[in-house]
Amino acid sequence: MRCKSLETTKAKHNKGLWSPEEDEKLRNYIMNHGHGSWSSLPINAGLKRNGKSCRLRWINYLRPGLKRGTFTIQEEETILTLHGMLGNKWSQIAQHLPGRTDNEIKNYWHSYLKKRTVEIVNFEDKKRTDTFLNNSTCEAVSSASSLNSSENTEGSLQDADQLVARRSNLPKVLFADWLSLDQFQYQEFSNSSQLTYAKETTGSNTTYQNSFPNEHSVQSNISPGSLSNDSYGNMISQAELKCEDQNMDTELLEFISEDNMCFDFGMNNLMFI
DNA sequence: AACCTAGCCAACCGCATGCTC
DNA sequence: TGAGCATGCGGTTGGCTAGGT
Repeated sequence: MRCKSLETTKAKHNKGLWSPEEDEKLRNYIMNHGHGSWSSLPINAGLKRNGKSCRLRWINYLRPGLKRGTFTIQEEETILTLHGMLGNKWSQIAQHLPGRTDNEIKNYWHSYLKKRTVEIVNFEDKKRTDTFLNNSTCEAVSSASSLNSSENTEGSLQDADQLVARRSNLPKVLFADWLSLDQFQYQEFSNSSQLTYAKETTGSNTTYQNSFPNEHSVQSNISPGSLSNDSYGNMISQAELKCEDQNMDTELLEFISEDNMCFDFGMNNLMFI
């Protein structure tokens, strides 16, 4: 019975690559009538495909506004950042890349970016090992007092661990267009899973509460001239790491003002997401 | 020229979820 | 409440192509 059913399905529906004629039929139908119910679309459009196949073809290939071709550096960075935050949530990642499909991003990840990430991890491991070895050498020749100092942690394995840990738990920062705090403090994104901000000013201090549904909630207390608070500090850390990643001098990182919390990398800028 | 291999990418498949009755 | 169906998502497959031997 099951075999018969499968055979019938096979006989009914084409499989494999879409022909230009099929594309044309699907495009024309959806442009004129909308897709409506995907399951009934193939019959109405005169296609020997199943609804799933039509949907996939439309979403991944025929839909207007799709961006074809190679990914830009900024798109790559966005994918890497979001993948670090979201994991294999390709559809969610795709929401941040207009014109790109989840399938395209997924393929790009598996064919290219995954390798790049491995390289970065290897780089971190090497750095960690080097740091450890350097530190061991220093320890051998230095006095015990330096070991007893809790503040003297520069170059230590603990620092290397913290660096790796910090990188894997980075705040949700994306590199995008210039935005001042005033621009995004009340910004709400279309996707409910994204960030919203609330601002509270008490005297000379301004508190920004940014909430990440189901995940982090970071509060930043920003007072004029202060660089040391929570996510604000983390933003700078992230920016420094970003410069490292791109072999850029961290001095390129330019703090503009407390009122316009923007960073200039020479090629990218920062915003919270 | 023939074969092999690796990479890319479109498409398929199975599962999860949401909706309707 | 649960069955049935439609849709969406992520993992996987398989065909095509370019480059190497």
